[in-house]
Amino acid sequence: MGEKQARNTQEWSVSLAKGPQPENSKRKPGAVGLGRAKVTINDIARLSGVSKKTVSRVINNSPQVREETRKKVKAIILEHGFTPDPQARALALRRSYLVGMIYDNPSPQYIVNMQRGILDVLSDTSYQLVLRPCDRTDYDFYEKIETFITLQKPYGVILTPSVSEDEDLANMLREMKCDYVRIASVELDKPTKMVRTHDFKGAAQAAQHIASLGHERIAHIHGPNTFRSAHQRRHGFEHGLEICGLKLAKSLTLEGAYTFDSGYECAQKLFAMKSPPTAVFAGNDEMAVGVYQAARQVGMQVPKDITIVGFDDTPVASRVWPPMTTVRLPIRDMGRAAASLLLNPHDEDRPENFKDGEIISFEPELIVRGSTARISKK
Amino acid sequence: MGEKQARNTQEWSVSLAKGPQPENSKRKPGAVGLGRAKVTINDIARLSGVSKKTVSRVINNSPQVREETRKKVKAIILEHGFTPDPQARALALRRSYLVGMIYDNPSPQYIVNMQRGILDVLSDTSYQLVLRPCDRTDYDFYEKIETFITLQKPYGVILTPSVSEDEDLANMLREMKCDYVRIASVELDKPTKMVRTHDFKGAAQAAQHIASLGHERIAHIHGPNTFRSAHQRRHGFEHGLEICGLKLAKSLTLEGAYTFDSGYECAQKLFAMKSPPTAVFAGNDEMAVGVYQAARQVGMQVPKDITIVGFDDTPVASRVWPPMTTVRLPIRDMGRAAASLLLNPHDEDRPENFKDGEIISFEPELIVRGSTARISKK
DNA sequence: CTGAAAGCGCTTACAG
DNA sequence: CTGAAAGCGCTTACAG
Repeated sequence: MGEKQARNTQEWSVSLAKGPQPENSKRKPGAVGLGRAKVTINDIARLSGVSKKTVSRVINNSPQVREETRKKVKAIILEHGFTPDPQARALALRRSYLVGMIYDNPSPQYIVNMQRGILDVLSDTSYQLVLRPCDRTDYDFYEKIETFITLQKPYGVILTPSVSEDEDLANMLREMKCDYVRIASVELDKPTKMVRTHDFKGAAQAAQHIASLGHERIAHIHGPNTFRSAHQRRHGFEHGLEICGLKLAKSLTLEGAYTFDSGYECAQKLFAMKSPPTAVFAGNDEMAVGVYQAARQVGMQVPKDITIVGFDDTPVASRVWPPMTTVRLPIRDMGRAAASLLLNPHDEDRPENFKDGEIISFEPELIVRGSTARISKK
Repeated sequence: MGEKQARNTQEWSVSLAKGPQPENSKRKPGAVGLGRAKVTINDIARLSGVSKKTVSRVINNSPQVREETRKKVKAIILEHGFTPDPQARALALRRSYLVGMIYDNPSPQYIVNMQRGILDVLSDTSYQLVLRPCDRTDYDFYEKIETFITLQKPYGVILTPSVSEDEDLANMLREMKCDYVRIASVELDKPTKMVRTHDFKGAAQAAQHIASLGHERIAHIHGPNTFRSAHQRRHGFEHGLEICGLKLAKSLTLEGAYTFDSGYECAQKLFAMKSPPTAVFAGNDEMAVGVYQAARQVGMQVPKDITIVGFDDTPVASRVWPPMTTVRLPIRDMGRAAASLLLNPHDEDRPENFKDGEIISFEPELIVRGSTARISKK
């Protein structure tokens, strides 16, 4: 049996001067000695007067090292700016320092924000973010991911909706012993393996807001049925309406694809009806912008003739005119949370605000802007 | 001296059945044997009755292998679905299979499109795309990238504007023997190391279009002076105006930051002038959308009161109302070109449409939509 | 054209 | 608490 070692979650960034620097100290390329890269565990071992294995123990924070030894080795490591070679570690550990982001969300804004959040955590570490877009309808969808995992042996992967909701995939990852964190709108895994958003609540807020403005003919364009978030948002919306004594009409509930074009097309159908809705809640901002477009094309003014609410609060929401009322999801924060969960699966390493054994979750917030107004009397 | 070997540009995707598949053949996870991953070069050597080294030669397309031997080994490789372990190769070669995308462009749409283009080429290969956002104003900007390169030893990196224009960085990469491809609006490297866009021409087209509509008080919000593209677009715009007998007024030329907010702020200044411009050419779409916003805030209608032209043709251009006239840059195609240049630096491997010794370049195209109109007589 | 040996920079068992 | 040996899966010299 091997000895017990603390999981290596500590980061070995190259020991560079940190913290604020005088203005004029901006380093020029080449200022750092080229020799630095060559320092290996052997050098450190020799210089510290210990074996490679002991250096390895220090690197990996093994408790099995005398405090004195540890200090000595750490000092040498710092002095020489040694960083273990990720490729060598990967080969020996059969696990690389890559963190995969597996996504199939069609909204570019969602993707970019998520990447930013993950990168916030990975930057200045040895971990690298690698991108893995995918398509659940591909015949070799599982195979491609399986190949990626077996070949690259990523440290872990982060899954965003809707691919995060695929139980077959989660099972496959588990079987392959690949760590993962799923981001989803429903509780579908243990707290150490997921970050949750309460889409249901957010949509309910949207409903209550719309209802409070006096609307009654209210439409909903939801996301694809293959997305749990689409269901959560729809049910939350229905729930919110019910509280206000309203009901979501079947004829005014259309399925979109979370894309601009689908939002546009669904809205065209809605506006062509004999008695069109006076308010539309779209399942995400992309589709909501499509609704704006369709409204303009038929001469309807937002919000005078039509009230529109989106979901996500991606940048586009505040760039359209009038600025869109939407439900904010802190996507970047979610990415950050997912990444730190992946790197620090143990409670003690977790940020303080996350309680033991509870799923890290984010509450959406209704952002009221200019696309919603009291229904105009006709 | 080592023997000569063809550079390994061929890809070793796991040998799965390719091509169209019957509808019902969608593989379930786990359908692929778990044993597959364990096949190593030793197994292949043993099964082929040759040495590891010969298998290695076959993998690396060395010409120093008898045709018969090569066929035999290739057959075994195919049969067992062997793919060389990227981590092991990385360790031996001191070069990983990671392709870094180094970017500081503030436009999310630009980033996502670029990523897509690069991924188009990398998918189904052993190469992985890793993200490296950066900030040229960081005091340790070079250091961070240097650390990334020495630690991860990427196969190569792709640089987008403006970081692509940093000569110190390019020199550093060269010294570090790190392959790179730069995407830029000016010719700043040899043909094998860059992909070029003719922003100058695109901006000139925009100018001629605006001039042809009778505008004379024309403003330009250009990108940051630290971006070569900003200069190219500005000079191209000036050039186009000159051809039409017009001149760009200094007082109507403002510097933005390629962001929505900066476009908005610059436009506010323009519209507050005693005699505001009747047309604005923004250096990119993000800023142009800011101009839309500012126009609306002061009650100006697009295009009746103000003509607006953007640059890039990112999705947002067709999502605003009215749809924006803009200069299209095929960003995804550029990403694709950059990636294949990096993986196939030799002419013979290059796509046919790229001639020998010439820089791969893309011509922008003016997309006329609804944000430009003939000047209204007052 | 082919192979046996040594090495890339780490870690895992095993022993003390 | 510490270390010598073997190994992760490849490739580079070198030799034939």
